Formats: sequence, structure tokens, C-alpha cells
Amino acid sequence: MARHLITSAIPYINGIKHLGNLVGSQLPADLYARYQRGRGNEVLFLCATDEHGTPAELAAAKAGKPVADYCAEMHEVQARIAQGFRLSFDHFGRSSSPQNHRLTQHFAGRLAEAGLIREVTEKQMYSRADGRFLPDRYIEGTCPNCGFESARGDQCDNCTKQLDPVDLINPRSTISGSTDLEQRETKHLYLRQSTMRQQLQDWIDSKTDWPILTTSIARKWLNDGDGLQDRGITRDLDWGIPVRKGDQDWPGMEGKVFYVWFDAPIEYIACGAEWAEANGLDAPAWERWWRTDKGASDVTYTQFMGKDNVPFHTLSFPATILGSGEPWKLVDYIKSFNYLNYDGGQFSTSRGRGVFMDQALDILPADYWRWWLLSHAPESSDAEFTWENFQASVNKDLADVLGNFVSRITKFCRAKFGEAVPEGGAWGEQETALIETLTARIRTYEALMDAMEVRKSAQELRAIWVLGNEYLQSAAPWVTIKEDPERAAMQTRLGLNLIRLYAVLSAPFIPDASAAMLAALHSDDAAWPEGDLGAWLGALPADHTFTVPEVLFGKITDEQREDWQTRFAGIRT
RNA sequence: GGGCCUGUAGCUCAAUGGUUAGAGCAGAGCGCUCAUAACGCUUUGGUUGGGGGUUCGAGUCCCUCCGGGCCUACCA
Repeated sequence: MARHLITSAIPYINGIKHLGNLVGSQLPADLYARYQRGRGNEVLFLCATDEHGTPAELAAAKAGKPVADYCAEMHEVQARIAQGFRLSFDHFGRSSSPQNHRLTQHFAGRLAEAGLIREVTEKQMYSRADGRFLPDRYIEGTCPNCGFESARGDQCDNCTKQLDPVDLINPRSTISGSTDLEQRETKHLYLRQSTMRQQLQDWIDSKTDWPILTTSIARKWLNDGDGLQDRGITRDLDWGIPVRKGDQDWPGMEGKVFYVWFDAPIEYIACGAEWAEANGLDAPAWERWWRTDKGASDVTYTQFMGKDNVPFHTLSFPATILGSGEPWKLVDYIKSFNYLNYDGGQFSTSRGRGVFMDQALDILPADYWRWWLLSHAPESSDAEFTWENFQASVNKDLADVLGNFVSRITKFCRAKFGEAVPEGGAWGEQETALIETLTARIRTYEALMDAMEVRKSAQELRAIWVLGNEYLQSAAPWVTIKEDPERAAMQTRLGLNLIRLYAVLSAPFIPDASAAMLAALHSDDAAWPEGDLGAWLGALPADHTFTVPEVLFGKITDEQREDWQTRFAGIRT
């Protein structure tokens, strides 16, 4: 039995995520986790909220709440929505957990001992009115190059020139609007990634099967300009993990916290510890997933993320792990995704454009979204959500091809034989051929799922559904029942068993519908069809009862589509 | 500016340098009547963004031009 450690990029605590965020990490990670569990493998699937950093502090202030309270509340909100989408995390942790505090400080201490940390005194903009240092993005002013009045401290959106905040004319804080800014000296810790460049390069070069998107971003950072740069890993903020060297104070760093991008990936590991604690397990229980010296050497670790997260997962986090000199589990495969656009533009959290996770669940069940998003996952390039495409795909694939198949066979059986699997008859050539075709397609489906080819897997699964309709059409039990009732019984029995097959194969994509199908068949056996498919398709025996299910997938009407199109075009209310 | 990705049928996407560039949807025709006006079969549709080159052979590799997107290190 293989062991799979799976993590999804951890969503930022600041607000509810949109469908683009969902399809870029959590949803494909869940697909893979469910599939691996379905195949009987041992899985630990971890996710968490990423809670530190300036935006969290500002969002809390805006909500008029202490930042710790705000994060606790938003964590619950995100956890509930994740549950709504049936994201099957073994644990949904928090980067603000005590476990992550300890582990982050531990890593910093190890890196310091290894000589991989240097202290840098630098000047940074401080806003007296806001009482805080301002990241460059939070300073606006007039661009010295083009005169654009809303140029940001790091870059001018108008002329795209890179800027330094001190170059801005009339600089002001975007938080308060205050112009009472000054440069202050402050001391920070830098991770000396540059000294590890060759080691990281060799490691990346060894990953020949990774998505181009993943390796090309990593190479760009390794080789651009002077090569990989050292990275600041501390910030002057109140909310975060206090800078400590293991369990020791760090002289000169009092009142400072680690940078969110330093502690966020470490939360993947800490989340394992949180999972163990939440389930009453001891340290060895999570260490056997994360420490190659404590049982994790046979673990395959796969990370899922959007392309914006790639540099941190291919470089900074591996640098942290390698630099520690300790045998922590390194990632084996990074599956990265492009962006999903919304109706001709970008999803925008700040402008409330597009569909957000809570709204999506308000209007349709999770399976509709899961199916569309996964079957259109932005793997090779950015993808686009349009309501027309969504309506057409979901109606055709889920309602017509799969839902109607379940409906026609169960209703036929009820009408002719009653609500129990009919007895009699034996398979003929048609059935043997069907099973042969199905077996080949299932093996292809498995290979695609193993390779995390999300779109192609969905395509293959759909083709497997279609085989059921083709079989029914050519077998035509509504005809054979007139001259050969035993044959019709056999055909119907196979049809009912196909529903069970579809329930099991489809569970990673559409878990609720899958459960509804199994429930209708009064079956709780969801074992994957390994080995002889013919035998597997005889699992529902004669006389086994079932219930004709409710409509599995209702169709999206034109009125609904138009209504939603209007509703989600503008500003989120 | 630099780097990377991308452009294939009306739409969404496939195609380790190797038969005649394939699927699904939409369109057209036929069949079926168990079923959610559903299903099945057949079928129309392409100068692979433009131009040049390498090669026995190019959607694929190289050059160039045009269009779309992302990243560019203190947002996360």
C-alpha cells in the first residue's frame, strides 16, 4: 500500500476565496486525495489557513476586531465552506497554531546554526499616523517618470517602471492616507538562499517530470540577473510568530515576527502535528509522514498550488528544509495551475468580481462546481469561466449523460421487474465486449489520475459514462423483454451494476452524487474495481433491493443562467 | 525593459518531430421510445495567428512579426 502525503496551498485568511483560488489548489488536491484513498492507499491530506501578514492586520482593523479574533472567525468560515465543497482534508489547520510557532522558531534556529541567516540593517518607510512600517505596496504617490498620481511604492501601474518608495512625489499611506512618512532604520534577518543556489538548481534539474510551469518559474528565479537572491524572513508587525532562535531569545530582534512566507510552508508540517493532536495521536504518528528518519522514506509527497506560489515552494521552502540539515520530507511532485478568468476578465477579490465560494454553494450543489472546475482546470494555460459554458457542460455531462443513465435504468427496472435486481440470463458477446472496453478505459482513467492529468481524467470518466448509454441503446432491454425476459433481466442487472461502477469511479470528482448513487443501490461497498471487472460487475446479486433515486442533477435553466450572469457581473454586496 | 507561457474547427480543448491534425459541445440528417425534450448512430466544419528557415518529414524545432496572459523577488 502506497503512502501519499498531499498538501494544498494554504488559502490566505483575508476573506472568502473565489472559484479561481479553489480550482488552483484545494480542489485538484482533493481530487487526488480522494482518488488515492479510493485505490486503497494511505493518504494524509493537509490544508490550513495562512493567517499572518499585513493584509490580515488591516482586514481585522477594518472589521473592528482584534486580529486573533478575526483570524479565528475567518478560519471557521473557510472551514465551513471547505466542508461545503467536500474538501476532504484530514486536518484543516492554522498557521497561527502553537505547533507552527514552535516549528518555525526551530527552523530559524537551525538555519542560524548552519550560518544561513544574516542580519541586515536597512531603511524602510514608517508611517507615524498608522504606527507601522509600510510595505512598498502600501505607499502611493506621484510617479517620478510619468506623473501618474496613483503609482505604488514598488511599481507604477501606469508606466510599469519599477520604483522605490522614496522616489515617489508626495508619498502617502494607502491605509490612512497620511503623508506623515519617514524613513527609519530597522534590522531584519535574511535567509542566505544565494549560497544554496547550486544545491537547489541540482534538485530542480532532477525533477524532469514536473510541469513546465513549475520548473520554468523556478529556473527563472535561480538564474535571473545575479541569480537567486537572499530573502528577508522577518517583518516589523505585531501579528505573527515572534522571532526566536529555537527556544532562545534572538538579541536585537525583539518585537519582530517572521515573514508570512517563511512560516506559511512550515505550517504544512506543523499541520501534521495539529492533525495528530486533534486525533489524540502521538508525535510518531505525524513524524512517520514528515521525517525520513522516522518512517517517511516511503512517502510520496505532492503539493498543489497556483502559479503565483511556485517560487516559494520550489526555492524558499526547500532552502529552509535543506538548510536545516534535518531529514524532513522534501516534496516529490509540484502540480501547479494557471489562473481561471471570469467572463473575459480576472476574478477580483478586491472588486468583488466573479463567483466566490460561499455564493457558489448558495446557488448550486458542490458537485456542479467540482465537475465543471475540474474538467476545465487551467493546466496548460489560463482558462475561462463563462456562464454559457458552465450551463452547457453541466447539463450535458452531469444531467444528460450520467444522471439520465441512472434514471433510465432504475426506472425501467422498477417498471418491469420491481425495485430489486432481476434474476436470470447469462452474459453474451455484447456484455463481454462491453467489459473489455470498460476495462481498457478504466486502466486509462487510472493512469491519467495517477499522473494528475485533471482535464483528461474528466474526459475519460465521461467517456466511461457514455459507454453505459451505448450499451443500453444496443442491448435495448425494452425490446428483448418482449421475446426473451431472462436476457432483459441480465441486461438490466448489468445496468444496475454499472451505476455502482460509476459511483465508485466518479467519487473523486462528484462525491455527493456518488454517495447518492450508492445509497439508491442500497450498497455501502465502494471498493475500487481492481482486477477482474466481470466479477466486480456481478457484485449486486439478484434480489438485491434498490430505490429509484431522486433526479441526480437538475438542469440549469436559461432563466437561472441569465439571473446569475447579471448578479455576479458587478460588485459583491 | 527582461523572462516564461500561450495562439489548432463557431466554442472548450487534444495531438513522445512520423499515416489522412483528433475529441466534446454547438449545427445537419437518421434511428430509438427505457429515460431528466433525454439516449444512440452518421455527418458538416481546419491555409494549426502571418511570413521565412531546418528536416526525408513541422501544429511540434529555429528566426521574425502580430495577438492574449503571467511573473519580475517588501501583497500574499
